Amino acid sequence: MVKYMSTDVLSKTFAALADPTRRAILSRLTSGEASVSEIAKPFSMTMPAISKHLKVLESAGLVARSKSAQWRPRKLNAAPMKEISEWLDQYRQHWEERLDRLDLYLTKLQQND
Amino acid sequence: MVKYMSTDVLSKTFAALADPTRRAILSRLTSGEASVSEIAKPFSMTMPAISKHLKVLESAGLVARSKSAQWRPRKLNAAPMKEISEWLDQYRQHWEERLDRLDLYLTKLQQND
DNA sequence: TAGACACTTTACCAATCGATTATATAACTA
DNA sequence: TAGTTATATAATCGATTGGTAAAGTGTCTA
Repeated sequence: MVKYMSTDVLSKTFAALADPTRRAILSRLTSGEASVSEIAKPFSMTMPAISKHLKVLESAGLVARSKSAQWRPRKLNAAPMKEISEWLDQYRQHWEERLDRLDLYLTKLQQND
Repeated sequence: MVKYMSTDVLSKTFAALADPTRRAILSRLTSGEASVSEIAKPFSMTMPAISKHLKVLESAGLVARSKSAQWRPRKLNAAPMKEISEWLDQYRQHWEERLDRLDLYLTKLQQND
């Protein structure tokens, strides 16, 4: 049997965000560029493990790599999160305060425009 | 070496959403409850495969199961998506139109309140 | 030019994932 | 009660994931 990882943008982005280490890395990068060693410091994990997580984030387009002497600083690119945010929008009404029937009816009408 | 799947809410939710079949199931459920066979119909996949996907969605709290005769209808529960949406909020400014320096500075000040 | 530093790549391992087939269970129906 | 329908569970399989240790690759520095 042959199987392939889902390669569509949403799947890749969701998968990248499904790991707490990777989310922590992204959080770290909100305060600016950082080298791999700086990124690795707070984790009790070897460098290659961090390198792999970075690779996942990069291939999901969430992190960009640059180059400066022997450093390969990484920087946040939140763009793919926009896709997720927009995908989530179709569910927003389902988790927000229960709409009364009229509101729901009107919303539905509007969507059919 | 021992490994465990991340069990925190965000990780479980992101992981559940990282599969296109599961996202399609959720989409189907926005138009109301459906039996497992109804859910399975559009997919070229066996029932047990769908059953497994449903289990993942249920254990992420995105789908609820009820009971009616020999049917086990499933229903959408978007609540966990709210967590994701709120988590995403901290990155929103990063993907939105580049803010000018003053805006950024003010936003930062506000966050430190 | 020889280290040292900052990574990256490779080979490996066990756990998890996504699918299958085969079997079991539970509820209706003739 | 026997059969059918709807679904779940178990066993299995190959791919993928998340980690490791060890070796390789650039780039600065003494």
